[in-house]
Amino acid sequence: MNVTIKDVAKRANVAPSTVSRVIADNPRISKETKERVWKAMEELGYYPNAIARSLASKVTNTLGLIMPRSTEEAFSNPFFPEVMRGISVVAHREKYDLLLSTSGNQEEEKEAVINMVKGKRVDGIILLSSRTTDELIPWLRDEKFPFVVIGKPLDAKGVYWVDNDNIGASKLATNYLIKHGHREIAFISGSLEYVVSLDRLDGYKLALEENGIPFKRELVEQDEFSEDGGYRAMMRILEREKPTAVVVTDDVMAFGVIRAAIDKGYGVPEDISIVGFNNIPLSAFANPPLTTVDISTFDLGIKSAELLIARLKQKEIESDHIIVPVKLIERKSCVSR
Amino acid sequence: MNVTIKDVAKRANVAPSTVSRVIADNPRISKETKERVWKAMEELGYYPNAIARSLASKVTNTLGLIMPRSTEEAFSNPFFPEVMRGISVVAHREKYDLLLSTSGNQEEEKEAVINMVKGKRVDGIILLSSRTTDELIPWLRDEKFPFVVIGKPLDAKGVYWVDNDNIGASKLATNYLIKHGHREIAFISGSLEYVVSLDRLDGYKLALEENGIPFKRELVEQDEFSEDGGYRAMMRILEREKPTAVVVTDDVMAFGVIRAAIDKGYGVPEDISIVGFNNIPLSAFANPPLTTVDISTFDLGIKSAELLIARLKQKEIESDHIIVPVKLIERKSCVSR
DNA sequence: ATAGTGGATGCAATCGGTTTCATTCTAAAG
DNA sequence: CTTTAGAATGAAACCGATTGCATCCACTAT
Repeated sequence: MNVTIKDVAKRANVAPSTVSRVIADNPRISKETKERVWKAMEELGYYPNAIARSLASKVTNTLGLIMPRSTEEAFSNPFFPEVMRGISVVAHREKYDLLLSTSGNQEEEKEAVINMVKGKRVDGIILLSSRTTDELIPWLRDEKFPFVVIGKPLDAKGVYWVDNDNIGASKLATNYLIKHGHREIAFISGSLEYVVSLDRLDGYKLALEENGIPFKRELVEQDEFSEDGGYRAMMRILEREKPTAVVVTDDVMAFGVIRAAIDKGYGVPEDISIVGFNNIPLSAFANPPLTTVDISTFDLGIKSAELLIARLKQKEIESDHIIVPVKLIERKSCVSR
Repeated sequence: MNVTIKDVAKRANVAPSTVSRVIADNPRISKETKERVWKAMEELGYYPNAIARSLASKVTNTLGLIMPRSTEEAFSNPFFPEVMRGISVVAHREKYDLLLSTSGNQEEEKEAVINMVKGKRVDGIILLSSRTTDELIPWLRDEKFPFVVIGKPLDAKGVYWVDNDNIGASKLATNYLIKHGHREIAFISGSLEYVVSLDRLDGYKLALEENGIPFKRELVEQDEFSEDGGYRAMMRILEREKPTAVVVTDDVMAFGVIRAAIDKGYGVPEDISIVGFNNIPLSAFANPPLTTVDISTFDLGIKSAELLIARLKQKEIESDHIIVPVKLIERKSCVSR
């Protein structure tokens, strides 16, 4: 069997409780005793059992990460690794580990969260994106479990979240195209079940409106967050309309959009200008290099982890949400007309 | 307080041990009792405490993932998300969660592993890459803790691993260049502290030898696994040699190599041909599109998780290692001369 | 001399389960 | 009618820690 706290206690001639206090560096234990215990721990090669610790203390030093859709899909969009990178930096700094639940669909996702929360496996949770029909958010809120959402929830009351100003960002992208003389501007987004898609659609509409351009439902399409999804959405639009520019709310989708345009015989950017979102590494190398809205994905991760940990440590929190700034990166996928 | 197994027991008029057996669907419990207990669980909204469970049963249903270098760095090379994607598919299928430790350097990495193992937080571990000077591998082996390494360890005795045939892969890449008439072929790899770098260097040497081309130490450089690393390594080579082709053991580094070549006034592929490794998504879109060795990163993840879980479930295992095939993807970064 | 005080440590309950072994009960076997 | 086997369940120990409360001791204050 393994070395336990009792073995150490015996060897150091103290009670287990004393050993426990030495581990916690409790000031009520005398210097001499501490040293004796440390020595015993050393000699026995003792290492505390984290599980037992968590059970007794109700603290796990672990953050749960919930990915949208299947874990598999999530990892294939560079957005998620990048936001995880941000999270991992803060987690490391604050000495937290990360627990990834692996789920395949929305139902399993709920199951996974319940398992983490009720199973007491994590101290807090970060939801990597927010849906419109998310049952998780109200559930977690009602459970009073600490969590942070990346993406502003539809009903943000009582929930902590980190996001860009998506309406503004989408307006920015659309205005950029308008300023370059485009008026037939299509809009392609991921599923409207994600709040981010809705917000960006609103921003797009707002920009049109402010510039006196009528909104045309036929210029709007949605599909899944993938290259293929972008391809299909663009194909559908091109079958009925001839936009001169497209706002695509995800760079990966934008690659599909470009491919569709080319397959239909249009040149990018000569015939159709395209602006994407996220500024994934690939975008700079795409052909043509993609003009895109950089949403500071890494910072989204950093800030969400910081916000969650601040909550866990009961620190003073200025605001229940954090807005991460965006920036338009001009490359070669747009032309004036 | 939360609903525990005792509350359920009381409500169903049975002993806690009976409830425990019902949860495990033990056949020794009668149908009627089971139903009574299920009803009680339902009514009380009972959910088992995973931590307590793990403590008693010594099973966590969790796999530990150890990334090389800092977690932050790892996430910025698409290789790791992709291998994690593979792992997550299997983990999900087999109902395991994933615990990511966040470490910043080799020492913390060791600390993280000890924490996972001695802390009994995971059932098994996947090391996402193997170093030459890895203390972890012998340590885990001596602890008799179940683990799998991605990348053949230097001393593979008694350890389970999954890898490509890196020597063969590197020979493949080098031979490809030789067949296209190149003789001044440089070799750029990541740090030689990784076994994969050594193996690929060997493959490169072997290909030269078999074709009667003398090996020149001046044509070999190593640097860190990043775009900048590739850039610096290539710069160093170009300051003293003029290769007509380069084998680069990582696509991300290859982008840096291309940049360096161009900065020095060489055209790619006209003046210098380049073949990379990994076939990351970016490679197809690079300028020029990168000819590269596809190492089936996703499968590396799949196979390693499968191997580990087979070990955990004490299944018959045919071999202590799995070789995942590679394939050369021809694109536009190489020309004949 | 006695009570009061504070520091150092131990005792034992607790966290929420699992599992071994014992017990009870019923029904078949002798 | 007793013995026995087997099915169903319970009692209690255990997993490896943490923590509230009690205890002991040495000193100081009265």
